[in-house]
Amino acid sequence: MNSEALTLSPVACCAPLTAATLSDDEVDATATLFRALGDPARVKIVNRLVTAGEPVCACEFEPLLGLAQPTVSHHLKKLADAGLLEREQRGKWAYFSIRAEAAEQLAGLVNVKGGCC
Amino acid sequence: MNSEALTLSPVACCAPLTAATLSDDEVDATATLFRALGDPARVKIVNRLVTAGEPVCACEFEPLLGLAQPTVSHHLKKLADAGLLEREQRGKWAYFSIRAEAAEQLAGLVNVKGGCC
DNA sequence: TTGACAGATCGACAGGCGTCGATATATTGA
DNA sequence: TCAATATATCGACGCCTGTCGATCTGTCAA
Repeated sequence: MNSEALTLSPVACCAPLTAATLSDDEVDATATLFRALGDPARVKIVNRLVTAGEPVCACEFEPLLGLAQPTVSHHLKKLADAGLLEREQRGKWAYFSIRAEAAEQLAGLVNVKGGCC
Repeated sequence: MNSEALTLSPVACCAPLTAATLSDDEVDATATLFRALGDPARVKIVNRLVTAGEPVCACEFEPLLGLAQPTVSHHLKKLADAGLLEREQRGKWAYFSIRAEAAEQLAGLVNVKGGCC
């Protein structure tokens, strides 16, 4: 089940930091997911997508981040590969949005206290 | 306030991904915090500390992680610098624990849905 | 004071990653 | 079909980081 989940995305198979036992695969997936969010440009992208609440055109991030187009594409791919983003083609434009499932799992991931939900 | 908070720790001044506006300092602090958790060894350390619920001797991580002593020390420092860990000296041993404040802020950080707490 | 041990720091090395210009691919409109 | 535009991919460069052996620092016991 784990090896199969790994072929999907890190966010789909990472386990909460509070888990009694963590397999090596779960540890790696969790670290990969955090690393995907460990860059200022990608934090800005996620923040923009979350506050937008709807798909955002990729062309919007180039001026927002102040980065060249290939770099923006690189960051979007990193987030998409981690399973955090959904890509949607509209004509010649690419629209990105936060995957609902990813947002939920991310919240559960760091719920260290356990007294929340 | 932000510049002052930055001298403390990333976890003390990072803002939720849902924030309407993020300053550059907040973005950097948030990314730094995620990057601190973006390594398998450090995920294991945090998981061990969370499940332990009490300070854990540094000497315990060397066999747990299968890494050399300087490398373990390096990872512990990374987490401590991010404001996630507390260090306590007991004789010649160093004990580490999760900072309670850090655990709370971490949970709020990724609460993308907003319908939880 | 001295020896032993835990842990931090230093220096070096290799690999990963962010960045960009150049180029390739795909879609639209004329 | 062809030109224009949006995005992805490629190749290269420099920096950051994980890793370790060697060494330094601090603490305890004898």
